[in-house]
Amino acid sequence: MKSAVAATVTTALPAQPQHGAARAKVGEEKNKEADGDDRVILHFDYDCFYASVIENAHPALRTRPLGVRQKSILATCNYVARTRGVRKLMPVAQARAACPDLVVVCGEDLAPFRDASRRLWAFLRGAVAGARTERLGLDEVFLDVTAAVVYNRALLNPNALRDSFFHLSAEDPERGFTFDATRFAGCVHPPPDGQGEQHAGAGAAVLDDPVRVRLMLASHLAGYLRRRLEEDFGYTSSGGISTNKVLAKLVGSVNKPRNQTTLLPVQGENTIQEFLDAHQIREIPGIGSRTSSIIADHLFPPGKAVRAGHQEPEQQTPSGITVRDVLRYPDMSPALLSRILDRPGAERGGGKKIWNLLHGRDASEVKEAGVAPTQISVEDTYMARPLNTLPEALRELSVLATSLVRRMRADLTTAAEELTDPSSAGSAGLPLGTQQKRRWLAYPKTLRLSTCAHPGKSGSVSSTSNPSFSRISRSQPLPSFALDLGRPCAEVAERLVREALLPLFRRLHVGRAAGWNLALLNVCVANMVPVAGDGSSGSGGGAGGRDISRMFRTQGERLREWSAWDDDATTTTTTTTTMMSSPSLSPPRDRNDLFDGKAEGGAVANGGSEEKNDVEDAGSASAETELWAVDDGDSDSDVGWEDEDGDSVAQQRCAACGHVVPTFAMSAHERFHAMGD
DNA sequence: ATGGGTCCT
DNA sequence: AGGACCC
Repeated sequence: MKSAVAATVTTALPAQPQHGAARAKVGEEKNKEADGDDRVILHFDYDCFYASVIENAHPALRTRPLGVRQKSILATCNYVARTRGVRKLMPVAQARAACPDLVVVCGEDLAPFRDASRRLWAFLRGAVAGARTERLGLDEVFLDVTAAVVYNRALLNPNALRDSFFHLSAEDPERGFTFDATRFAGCVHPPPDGQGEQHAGAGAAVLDDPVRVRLMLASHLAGYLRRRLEEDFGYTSSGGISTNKVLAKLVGSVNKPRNQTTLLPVQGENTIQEFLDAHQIREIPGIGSRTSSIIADHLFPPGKAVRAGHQEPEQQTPSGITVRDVLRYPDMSPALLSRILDRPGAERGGGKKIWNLLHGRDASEVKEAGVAPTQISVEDTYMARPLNTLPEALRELSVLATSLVRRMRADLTTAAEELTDPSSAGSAGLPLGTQQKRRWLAYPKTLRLSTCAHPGKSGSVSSTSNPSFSRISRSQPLPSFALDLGRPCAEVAERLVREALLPLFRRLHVGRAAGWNLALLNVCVANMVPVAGDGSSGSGGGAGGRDISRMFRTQGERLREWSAWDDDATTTTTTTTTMMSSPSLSPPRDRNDLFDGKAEGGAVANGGSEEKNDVEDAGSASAETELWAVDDGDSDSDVGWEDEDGDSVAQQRCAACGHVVPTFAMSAHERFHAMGD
């Protein structure tokens, strides 16, 4: 494998058909239901994330087949293992049979993964001014980079496209990267014809289509961010670039490990629908197993003849009907879908929502996540030996409660500031033994206990597609002592068990005193209330984004005057209108409030440091400084961890074990020592 | 399968 | 309190 990110093939922009400009006019009068190609959305999926976290902590494992185990299955495995026949979600025994020298690491403690995910997310949040960044699970992110892309489009110089500069910040013109605006970075879908390269004129022609230009810019931004994730943090990723979340995510899977794909509308053809048509409906994000099987059963009632057997002799997945199958069904419509899916408790606009998804329309916003999670839960399963007696249950509740209290302190508190005496010597020399003072960022109002009975035991029904047997839960207000930071976790946890979890447990299992056959316990805190604090870290959120979007606009107006790129523009000097006179350059309607909203609090322009929610992590500060640091090329030191490009990487020796570890991985490595390996 | 999360009813 | 969705 060559260096995929660095050497990612760039694709020449195909020549633009005549009607590009006309198409832009259509966008002008979009109503809310229209295509909605006025946003630019990136989706990144870190490649085999859990395995990458382990590899970064133990670089020697990079070249070995590695699997990450949770209970009896592999949650994931690295690509070395995949070439040896190991697959995700494979039982450990089967994986070892396929690959006898497989290295299996336990991944049941999610702390290292959560931590790595948060550091990558923090980087992405600070990397593009004005962007919103949403995490999906631990290993995926969406970014809405519309503001930055629109800004950069305005600055393109049509006479020097090959030497373009992408600005990541409007206020710091130095922050950014160079790129070749006559090409897309990475792959495009559909792949361009092998026809003439059209070097001359291709750049000029393409500028007529605002959607295409935005996607081209976004492809370079995505390539840059993925390169930073890889070079600075050690994580490769797959990227998708499109105009909404569902398309960005879907197209990101087209070129899977360590690459990216831009979904490119082709004038005069419905390539986006063709792209969707080939997918199984279950593969469309937002269409889950329940919805899929209801639709499948309705269109092709079980017991009838085999499903429409187009060209393929076999289905890729069992029960797989495609988007095309659904849309080609006689009289298919949003209303028909609504009827099919209508059942007690069904979502309100369900049919229309699915219809839109099947057409690649997705108006859902990229949500800027808050500083604090909205829920924290800890659970364990007891499939092999279900819980049946009170002492067993209490012991497990105690384990879970301890870990919950620890998680609450880790994720819901922040270092307390010394407001009274900033120049005090106390903060300078921290006594090593003492605990840092912390305060709550948000506190939960609700405590919930959930259980789930073992399915195999007492005659529970086992449907083939029963995804998870259902849980039952009870909740109550979280007792205030749970927020006492002055007591050890274990002590708080014990009291929580006695005074809250045990009563909840009794409420859950009222008839029986024992013999519940519990296969799962889950303890959860929810209903977080942000602590009204100083302005700098208000959990109300979003302040930074507003400020920065405003800066993009005003800076854009100023810089545009020097830009050779002036379109059909009538230059305006007012600061209250949108940035460009061209409709295609106007900010999307639903973002206008960002431009008009008043700035709040003491938001920091670079969006970075006030949001640190890492707890004891010295690594987050160092990660911050690493971001823009130049690699000093100190490569003559020993063994030499190298990335796959053969470039040397800054490294340190672990004080505990003597292992040489890349600098970016050191904090994760140390956490492994803390865990006791 | 796991050990998490989100939002909607 | 539970369901459906996501990883």
